[in-house]
Amino acid sequence: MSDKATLNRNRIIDIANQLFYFRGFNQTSFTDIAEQSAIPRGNFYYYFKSKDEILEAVIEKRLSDIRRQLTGWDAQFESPYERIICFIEMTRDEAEQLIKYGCPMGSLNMELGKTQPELKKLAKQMFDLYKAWLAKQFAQLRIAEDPEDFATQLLIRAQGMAVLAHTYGDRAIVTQETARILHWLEEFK
Amino acid sequence: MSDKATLNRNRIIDIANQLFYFRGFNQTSFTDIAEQSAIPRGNFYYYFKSKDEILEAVIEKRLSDIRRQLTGWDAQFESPYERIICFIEMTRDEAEQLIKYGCPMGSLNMELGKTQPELKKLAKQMFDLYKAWLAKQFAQLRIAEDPEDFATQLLIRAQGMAVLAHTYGDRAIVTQETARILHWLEEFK
DNA sequence: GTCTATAATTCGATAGAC
DNA sequence: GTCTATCGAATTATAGAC
Repeated sequence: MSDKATLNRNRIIDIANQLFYFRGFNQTSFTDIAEQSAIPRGNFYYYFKSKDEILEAVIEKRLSDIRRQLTGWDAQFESPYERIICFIEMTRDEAEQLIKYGCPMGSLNMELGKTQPELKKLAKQMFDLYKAWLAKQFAQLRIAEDPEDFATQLLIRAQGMAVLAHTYGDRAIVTQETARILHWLEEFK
Repeated sequence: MSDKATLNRNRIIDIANQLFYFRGFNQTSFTDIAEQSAIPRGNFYYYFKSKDEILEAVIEKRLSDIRRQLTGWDAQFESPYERIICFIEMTRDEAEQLIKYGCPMGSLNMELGKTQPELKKLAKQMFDLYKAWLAKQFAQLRIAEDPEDFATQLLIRAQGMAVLAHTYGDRAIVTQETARILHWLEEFK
């Protein structure tokens, strides 16, 4: 594939990545992606076999972004406690988008889980990455209980926060719940 | 409207209520509702002006169901603590469906919030009912802090539980998180 | 009130010129 | 590789017979 072609392919993935988050997968049409990317609808089938294949590429991109993010946090901080804080601060930094569109992982899994189980399996992998990484950090903390369970607890609170913040369009829900989570984590400092 | 007509109208609402939960609003077609209700597609426009109006009727039905449920719990139990337990036990009783389709309130609000803000306003009312009722119960408990904040905390945990249980298709997430919530509430017994 | 037929539009996907 | 034109299926919604 030529440089230009690779560029176009990545452009489609980037625009689709945004629109699948903002509008949802099923509510995003080829026309939507074509308009924002300035690439004609018909050309999509030179780069991808189907709409599902675009989503697969989008999820792969998200997975690689998450891996890079987690590796970055590992490099930036030595203590598992500080690393977990990174995760909480991420949700606080993304508050504006969480309120507008919910969590990109959570909303995609909910949408796909209803009618597209095969695609949901791929979307679930995003959760797997965060969960495994969080469990690893909790394992390194001196706590007797199951580290995987702590990871699940943290994900539950982050996802619940996203749903309520989006439903009520209320930033206070994000600030209050992140503060509560940070307070809960302090006992492991 | 005749008895037969009212019966048909309610039948459409009931089937649509189920399908909007199982498949999502936008992924449910008139054909889907027609097949399951044995009412021809064209007749829908005798009872409703549009698909949006069917959703409005579905949400109104859900709101009235919730009101009846909350009134029932109020009548059944005198202590606010026991009433709050009813809410937790409801989510545990609905575990099977939570795993398959997520929370009916949460998933609908997430879907509509992306592209149909006007309809989301209606769906949000379901949260309002539970939140106000929970806040009222917490207010009657002897706790110094803000009762509305406690209601939000409980909704956050229930919604997060639903998202993760659905994503992982795991019943243990429901049993473990409901147990944790019950343990958290015990200090208010 | 009930039903069939169909309009009008949009969707994902394809064909073929250049 | 790039683009236009268009297909067939599905969608919501309407018209009109009975």
